[in-house]
Amino acid sequence: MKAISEPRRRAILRLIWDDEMSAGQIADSFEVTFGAVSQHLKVLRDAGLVVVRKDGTKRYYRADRAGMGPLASYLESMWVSSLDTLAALAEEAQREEAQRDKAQREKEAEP
Amino acid sequence: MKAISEPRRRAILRLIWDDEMSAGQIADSFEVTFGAVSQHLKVLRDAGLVVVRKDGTKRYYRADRAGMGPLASYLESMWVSSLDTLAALAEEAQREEAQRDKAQREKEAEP
DNA sequence: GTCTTATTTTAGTGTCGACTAAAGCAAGCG
DNA sequence: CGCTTGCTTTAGTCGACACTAAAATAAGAC
Repeated sequence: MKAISEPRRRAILRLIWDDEMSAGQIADSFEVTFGAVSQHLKVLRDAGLVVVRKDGTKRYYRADRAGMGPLASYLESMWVSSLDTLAALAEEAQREEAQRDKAQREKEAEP
Repeated sequence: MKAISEPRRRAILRLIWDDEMSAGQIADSFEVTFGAVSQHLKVLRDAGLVVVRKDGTKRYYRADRAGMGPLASYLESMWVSSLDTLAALAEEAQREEAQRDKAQREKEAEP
């Protein structure tokens, strides 16, 4: 959870979500030092959110969907049942509010 | 997102998820100062994750499910499609791994 | 009005963590 | 072997932020 609360780490994850990239390529995508990115990769590694493939002196990183499992269930439990229902509840509440606003406007417009 | 990345704020949210509580009651639930809790409540207020009801000198807080809507959709978009599918993918991968382990064990047990 | 209660806000402190720069480590090449 | 490339790790700095304590605000009771 702490691992994904940092914006840069989320950006890195998105970057290597589908295709693997070498640490150097990843670092080049950001305006921070190589070392900084390497540290972020270490955090993601320790959190089990990425997998590494060594090839010569290079290290290729990719997001590990399996590693996201525990995170997903945590988020689900945290936000009660499912985020889908949460979003639905939100929409419903929004509709109700719109209804209230509409009634309010009509009332004001009356006499 | 920053609002919910702080553990104490998540705890507060859970506390007032179903029933409203006064700021004092919430503060009593934790071993930190009243002021500290009040500051957390301000962050949650600014993030639109809680609703307040004033009654005399007291202020009753409750988690605002409608306010969670944007957060929910953000999380969904961030974690590609749905967390459900993500969790399913994770389970699948876990099954595959178990299968591999099983095959490995059987192979070792053979001759 | 003063006093009390309930909460917010401000000032100040300490800790955590993201960053830079530099040193350290591996793996391939001459 | 030394040298380069690719990456990691270490040491140190700086800003963000959770916290405490105290002052300020607000609403009722007297």
